[in-house]
Amino acid sequence: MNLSFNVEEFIKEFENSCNKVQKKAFEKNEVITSYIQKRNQFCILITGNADLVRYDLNGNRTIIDHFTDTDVFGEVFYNVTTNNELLVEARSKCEVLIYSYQDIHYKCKQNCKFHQRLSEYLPELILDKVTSLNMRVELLTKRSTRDKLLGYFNLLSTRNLSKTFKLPFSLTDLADYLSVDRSAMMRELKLLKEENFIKKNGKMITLLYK
Amino acid sequence: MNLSFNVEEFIKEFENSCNKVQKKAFEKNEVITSYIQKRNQFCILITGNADLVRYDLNGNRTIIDHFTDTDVFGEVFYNVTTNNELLVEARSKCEVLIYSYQDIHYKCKQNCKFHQRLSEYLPELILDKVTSLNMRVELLTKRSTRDKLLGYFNLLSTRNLSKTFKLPFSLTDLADYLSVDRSAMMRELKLLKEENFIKKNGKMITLLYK
DNA sequence: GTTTTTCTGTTGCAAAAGCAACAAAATAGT
DNA sequence: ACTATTTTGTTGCTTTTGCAACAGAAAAAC
Repeated sequence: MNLSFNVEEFIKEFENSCNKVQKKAFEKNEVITSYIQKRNQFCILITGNADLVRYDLNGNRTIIDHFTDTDVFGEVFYNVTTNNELLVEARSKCEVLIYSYQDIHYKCKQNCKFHQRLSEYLPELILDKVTSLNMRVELLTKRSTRDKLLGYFNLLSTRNLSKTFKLPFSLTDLADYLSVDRSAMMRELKLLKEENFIKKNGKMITLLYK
Repeated sequence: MNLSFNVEEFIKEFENSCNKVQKKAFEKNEVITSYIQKRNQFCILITGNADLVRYDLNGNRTIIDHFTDTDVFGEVFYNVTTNNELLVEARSKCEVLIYSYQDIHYKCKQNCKFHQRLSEYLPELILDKVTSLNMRVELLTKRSTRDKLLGYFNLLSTRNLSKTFKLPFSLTDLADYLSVDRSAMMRELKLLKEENFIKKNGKMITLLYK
């Protein structure tokens, strides 16, 4: 995340906002929202982390997207043409701001500051989403499991400004995120270690090349 | 595309706009822009179609994104962390509006209508992009070539409101877009025909199920 | 209208990825 | 502290995908 405004300040202003905006808390593993019933909902994750997951008919789970602080999500971003369930599931305790997308455009009667800021910052929040989606597509279009792994590791390394970094989710989830079979991914990780591309200790990874 | 405003009208207004905005024409196969040198460029495709392509070190080409009328693109949407070349290539003759992303936010001195409209419509244009990117991720996360093909066909079928539709690009390009090997894709298409999932005549496809 | 280039369709073979199953380790729950 | 559950690490086997190569069809260039 690389935003021009102070997100904490922005979210604090919610406290004095109009009633169009709702703040809800979710426990780990609770479903925050479903994308099947289109309700034009627009959400900002304040704390915690959550995944957008799809379960297909074969029981495969795919992590379509992974959300952390200040990420935006909701059906507005999604023209659901799939028959599969699309759920946003809390990975940890979460706090979420929820409103209807239409409400953002019209000035609320109270003319609250939060609402005002929201429409001001919205383009940037969405643009940030586009950037992360583009990176996701970059990763997913890599042809092999190895390239996906290395691509993802590079990303984390760049983000952390370090050759050593911690995976933000479990290896099981990582496989779902990269959309590959877990055991095949584990095999590839082993090879990467053996061929001295990486060093791995639990979720800590160190890149050994370049 | 499903926008609330008239795009043709919007683009026409460009004619009287300030000099911050440039209109450029490109021939087929010309490079419209490269994402390696970050110039904070923001573009709208007026006519023609173009692809965002990546060439990796093994010579594989991947169509990261496919643009048609009124699509927006540019480095603003892309935090380039990759070492591979990312190019936008014209598939046909193209006309493109180009400007710097910063310039959008500040009102121009002439206070031209085009500029005004642009900042008004920008969130919607970007939101539209998010939707299409999300669909792309949906497709790419499908586990098999078969599922990717059927997923893509469903999308086209839904868009055309018909079980019969024409593929918007060549089979070679389709393989690059779905990020699979062309011959493997052809094999899968043959199987889908043999198993009566689809009927295929050149680029015309008919879905035979459900 | 002929030539050149690109695209389609196909195949045998090699390589990679998926599946299933299990034990050991780690984590969470009580 | 003990138990239950989830995650990790591994492997043999099967299936899918990718690669290479080629011929015919279609499209583009001249």
